[in-house]
Amino acid sequence: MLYPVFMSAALPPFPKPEEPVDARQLLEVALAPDEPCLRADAARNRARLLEAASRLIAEHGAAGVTMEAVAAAAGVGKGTVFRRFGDRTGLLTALLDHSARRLQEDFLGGPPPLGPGAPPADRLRAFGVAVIHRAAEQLDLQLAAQPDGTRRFAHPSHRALHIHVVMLLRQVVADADCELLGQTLMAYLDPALIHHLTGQRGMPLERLEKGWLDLVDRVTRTGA
Amino acid sequence: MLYPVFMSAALPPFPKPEEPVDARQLLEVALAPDEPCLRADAARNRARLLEAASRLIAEHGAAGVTMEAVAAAAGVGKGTVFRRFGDRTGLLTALLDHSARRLQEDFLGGPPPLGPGAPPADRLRAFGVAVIHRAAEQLDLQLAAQPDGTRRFAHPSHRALHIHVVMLLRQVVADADCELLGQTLMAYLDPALIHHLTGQRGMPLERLEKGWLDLVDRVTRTGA
DNA sequence: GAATGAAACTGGACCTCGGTCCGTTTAGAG
DNA sequence: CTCTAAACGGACCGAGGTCCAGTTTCATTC
Repeated sequence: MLYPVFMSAALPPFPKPEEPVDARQLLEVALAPDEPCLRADAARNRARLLEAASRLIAEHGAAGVTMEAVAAAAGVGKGTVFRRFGDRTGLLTALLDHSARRLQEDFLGGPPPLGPGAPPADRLRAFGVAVIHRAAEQLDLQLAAQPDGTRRFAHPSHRALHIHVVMLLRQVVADADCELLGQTLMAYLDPALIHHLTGQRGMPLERLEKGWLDLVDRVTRTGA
Repeated sequence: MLYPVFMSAALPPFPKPEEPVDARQLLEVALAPDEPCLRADAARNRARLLEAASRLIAEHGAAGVTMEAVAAAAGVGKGTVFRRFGDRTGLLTALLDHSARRLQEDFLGGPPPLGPGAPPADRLRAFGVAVIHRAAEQLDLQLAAQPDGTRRFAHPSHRALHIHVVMLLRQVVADADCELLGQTLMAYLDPALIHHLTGQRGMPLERLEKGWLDLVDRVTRTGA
């Protein structure tokens, strides 16, 4: 199995650099609803599982969250966990859902400079700072929740952020290949990179933030 | 076990933005020797294993290379594979070794614009194009060989390329935080990203290359 | 309000694969 | 020849993921 149906939509074909993004694309990519009309027992078990997983993380860190342990702690069979969340990253992602939603609401409809109203370049700057902070708060969980290999980029939550960045970029550097620039900016915000820099090497967060602001400046600077 | 000794050196502390890189750092990070004085039987088995793995990849793709299959195909115990290569990514990395070495030789001592002699910005451009092409040739293998999570960035072969990029960047934008810019540029060249863009979405390689040249321009453009 | 049938859910046995362990074997130096 | 460090191999383990026979929900029908 790959994913529950509501997560498995095929990726849209890649638009040419000059094609505008369909506004609906943003909607499409919005995070799937938390509990898409589950049967009563299923919803109950889902809640139990999330709570159990939460507890396990608090006790043993993200690494201690094995699927069997979660199932056992929730008093449920292993198969149930997989049916509900697809795979381990699905479960972990669900735990991040609240935080992801809040971030998304903030930049879609919150107050400036993150939300609409501020100049796009400022929104971009604020966006990066927000993402970096969020990453710093939940590093291990975000790290563990990240699918490996290629799937990282196909993941809905990645795509939501990516599309937002691209939208902002288009308003600042309309002539550039914003899809690619967007991937570049997103890569800077990769939790794995952040963890590597702050955890493994001892880089302070402020330097990462400064680096983001500088990167945005460079990327959005229009031709000499 | 983590790694055979010669691979396990701890990462150096992160230099402040303004500190110059010790030239020796480049040497330190040079790829470890292929066969560091192995016993005769060990060397023989190592060769057998690599050959077997190669064959398995040719037949079933990188995904078909299980450690047991390789061991069996080489007529060797499973423990031997792990003792020799540490883990799966170690084995896969060893398969990429030739190609990695050639790339490294090319940009360390080959002819311009990749090698020394050309202006640093040109070398940077050539570097990216070379990496993209190499990635395109061996996508599945590079993808499978990539360690997941944070270890991706700590891996010697990543660090070698990163350090090279940083060195070039310092010659073009001395005042910037080249460590971070270097990570950003490297992220653009991430095999997983390349595979996502060319494989999953249908992006042609030329667009990726154009994107790289543009990115280098933007990043190295000195203040307005 | 009870019967009913299909769709959804459940649980745990089972599989695969990466990785570890440790008792045994062997290369090769002295 | 001997002795030791190195290499060997395969049993073993844990964890993610699959499968499917049995169970539960609930909308529909009577």
